[in-house]
Amino acid sequence: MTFSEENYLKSIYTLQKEHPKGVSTNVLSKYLDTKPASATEMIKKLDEKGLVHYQPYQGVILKDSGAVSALKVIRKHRLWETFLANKLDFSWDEIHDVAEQLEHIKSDKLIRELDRFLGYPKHDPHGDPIPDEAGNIAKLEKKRVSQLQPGDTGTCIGVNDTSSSFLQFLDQQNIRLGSVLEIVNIQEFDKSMTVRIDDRELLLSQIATEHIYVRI
Amino acid sequence: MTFSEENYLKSIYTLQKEHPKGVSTNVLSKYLDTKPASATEMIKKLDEKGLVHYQPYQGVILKDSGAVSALKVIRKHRLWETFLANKLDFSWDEIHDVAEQLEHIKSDKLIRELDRFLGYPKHDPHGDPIPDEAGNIAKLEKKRVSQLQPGDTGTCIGVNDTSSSFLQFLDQQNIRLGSVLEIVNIQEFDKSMTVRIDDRELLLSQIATEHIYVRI
DNA sequence: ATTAAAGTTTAGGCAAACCTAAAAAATATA
DNA sequence: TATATTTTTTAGGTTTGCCTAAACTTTAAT
Repeated sequence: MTFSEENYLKSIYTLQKEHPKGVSTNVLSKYLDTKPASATEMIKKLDEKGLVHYQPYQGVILKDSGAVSALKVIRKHRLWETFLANKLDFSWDEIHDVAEQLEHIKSDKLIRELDRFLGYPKHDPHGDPIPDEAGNIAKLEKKRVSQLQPGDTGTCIGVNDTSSSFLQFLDQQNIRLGSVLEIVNIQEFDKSMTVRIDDRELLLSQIATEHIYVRI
Repeated sequence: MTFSEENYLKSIYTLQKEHPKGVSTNVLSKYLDTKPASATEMIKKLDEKGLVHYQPYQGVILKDSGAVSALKVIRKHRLWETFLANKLDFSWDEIHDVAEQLEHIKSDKLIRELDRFLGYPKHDPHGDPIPDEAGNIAKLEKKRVSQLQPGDTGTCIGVNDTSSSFLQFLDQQNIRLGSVLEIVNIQEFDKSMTVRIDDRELLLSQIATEHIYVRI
């Protein structure tokens, strides 16, 4: 399987969530930053290989074999992201591009060993679940802090805004991956929230609560 | 720079040791498992880019810029080999093929961080020196045990035979990377050697002494 | 010195993955 | 419903890196 084939399968997997009845060549090519004609070509090839189901003008969906292949690439991507963030001091916003390259390395042993080395992580640094070797993937229980109610708790698993000013703010407030947040109360008028974290209480603006993801 | 260009530069760098006045397309293509015509093509391209010096029918040599590029790839290759062997329980004979893929990942930060993570190693698991960021590389003081004289000592840095039976033998004798060997004496008639290692003495056949590399 | 052998380059092709422009189909609008 | 707009596909072209076969140099052997 070529790099390109892997990228298309992974993209179709992702886009299928939003387009369950078929991913159009338009959507797909926009996502991959290529042209619709290129997407048509590749889709036909993947169809001939039995990895996707393609009806002209109706978009593509993955067959089971295609989904398994896509999940293998996603597994590699997320394990490498975890490696970069946990072992190599990469920040959340730097890991994606490098993982995008590393995910195409071909070696079953490498990915098994990497998994072990990282302690069999269940989630990547963005909080997305890591599929197992067979391609089983947990449903993601991911919410924005803004979606929680007073009394709810969640474990911080990622952010939506990777500007250095925001990441710096989180650093100052000692909010990091794995931090457990409890919602104390919500101000009605501006939707700001008081949260308890490490036995301290602090106020987060609505903007902030919308940019922090927690696993519940 | 494409994967292929990187592979050609790296190969020319290696083959130049044996062919200082020019690496022929024949030698190069044999080394890379391609055809001479393909090598000619690539060499012409690298020459146009100013990375090598090429005279038709006279072979190629690297220009300084080409050597720097080659050494950057070699640095990445050797750091990844070190990672695989030291952190991921890969054996000496398994690391090459995977490193061959990993060496092409493009990220300066990645390789800087990897270097730090590994503790700034000076040599890879085969005992070959790791170039620094600028492309400086230490001269290799690598010898086979068979080249040593009684009284000489050396630090084990690699092997030449990666058959599992040989690696198993080394394991049994507790000879591993970093083991310090001292030559006690040499049997004239069969060139076998008595060596001291960890205050034990043991006999190595000529075959064995030719397959173990030490740094002196 | 001539010829034979070996090595190298040129010429013409192929597959992958991209592109543009034109044709065809599907969808939206009058 | 007929037409206009948008989307998708087809057709033909480009680049990279590989190939084979034929032509050309160089080197070796008589």
